[in-house]
This record gives sequence, structure tokens and C-alpha cells, in this order.
Amino acid sequence: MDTSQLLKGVLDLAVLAVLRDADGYGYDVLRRLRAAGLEDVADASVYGTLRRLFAAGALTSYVQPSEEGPHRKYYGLNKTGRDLLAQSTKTWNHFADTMSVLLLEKEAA
Amino acid sequence: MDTSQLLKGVLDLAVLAVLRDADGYGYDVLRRLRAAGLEDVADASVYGTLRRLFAAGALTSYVQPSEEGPHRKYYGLNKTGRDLLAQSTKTWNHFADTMSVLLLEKEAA
DNA sequence: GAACAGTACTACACATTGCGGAGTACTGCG
DNA sequence: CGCAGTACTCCGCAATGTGTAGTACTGTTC
Repeated sequence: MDTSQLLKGVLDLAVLAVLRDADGYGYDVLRRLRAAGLEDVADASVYGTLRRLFAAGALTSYVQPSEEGPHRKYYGLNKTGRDLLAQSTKTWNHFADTMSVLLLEKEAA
Repeated sequence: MDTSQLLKGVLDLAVLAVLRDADGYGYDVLRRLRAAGLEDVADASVYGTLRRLFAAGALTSYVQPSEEGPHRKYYGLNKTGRDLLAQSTKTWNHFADTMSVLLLEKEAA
């Protein structure tokens, strides 16, 4: 099955979550997400999500040169981002609980 | 926050789940989903999903007249639908678990 | 009985968002 | 030099949930 549709609306949350502990740049965020189990995330999706979150005012951004390759554009959570993460986490948990109940086998008559 | 994006790819699963126990028509499926906690689902989304699942060969369909209003188009799971439900449930559970881990506070240093 | 709410469905255009592919650019290795 | 790995951007596409409008039938209310 295709997991890409499941990511809709959740990738924001996942990106915020991996940025919670430390700032990160796009390529790094991508690796963290894949390491966390979201192996099918495409790079363009992550870059796009970071830009969107930044445009929404949830992230700070600063560029740092790297000696091992091209420059890196770091992103970090600001207050808006942390609030968004907290709120989205609640929404997600509630939604996931609702789905869990719905998916329970109603064996007992 | 907007829950509509969270539904992407999951509405199929939710619809299959509510049809698991008994056949139902669109308006009825909509009520069952809302009763289950998915209160923001739009009617057009449900009708569209039912048509899509039917087109994909996962549902049977038959029309029955009603004495309390217009005709009703009933849908029911066939083998393909039950298989899809089982498979999608697994995918969803795995995905939800992954997200849960990702969202855990890493308090312990 | 005309108007309206509730039921039940269809069709269309639209917004969001993840993805694929192409392109740019820098470093280091063979 | 060519190629892989790193790092990012841009563009167009595809999937899918939503809003709006429209059709149609039943029962209630003024």
C-alpha cells in the first residue's frame, strides 16, 4: 500500500517533532525522519514542508556554510512552532485514538 | 487545527471499517463516521470515497427504494474490500506507532 | 397547499500537499 | 576528469477532501 497519502497533514507534525530537540537543515531532517521509521518520505516533500512552516512563521532560519559540501539552511522552532507542535500533537493523538476505536474488531456481540 | 488533511488516505480505511459490520448507504455511512468521532467529515467526501472504492472493486452496490425519502444506494464489502481493510489496517497501525514514538518527549537525557 | 426541513445523492471546480524529475552547486575520491 | 554524496530549488503532476449548487422525495407546519 502507498503510505504517501497517510503523510498528508502529518508530515508537518513529524518535521516539527524532529526539530524539537535540535535545529536541523533539510537534508538532516530527511535523514532523521527516515531513521525514525518514515522511510518513504521524499526529499522534495521535506524541503517543501520546511519552507511552508517557515512561511507560516513557525520556524527560524539561518544559513551556515559547510566544509563538507554546499551551504546548509538550518531551521529551528520558535514559540509559534512549539505551540503548533503541542497543538498538532493533541489533534493527532485524538485522531489516532478515534481511528483505533473504529478499527477494533467488534467480536463481542 | 484543520483535521481535513489528516483524513487524506485514512477516509478510505474509516469507510471500510464502518461497512465491516453491515452494509450501508452514503448518508448512513456519514452518520456512522460522525458518531464514531469523525465529526468534521464532509458528505461529499464520503460519497466520493464510496464511489472510488466501488470503482476499485472493493465494494458491492445495490439500490433500494425507501419509504421515508429518496432511494438509497447501499454498499457492502466483498472479498477485495475485506482484504483491503485488513491490509490498510496494518499499514495504519504501523504508521500510527511510528508517529507515536516520534512524538514521545525525549525527557530522559 | 406552499414553504421548509430532513433525507439522499450527483457533479464540478478548487485547495492542499506529497512526489518525481530536472537542474544547480560544492566536496572529495578514484 | 568523472562520479558519488551532500544540499537545495523549481516546476508540474496526482490524489483526495471540501464547498457549492442542483435534483428529488417525504413529512411537518403555518
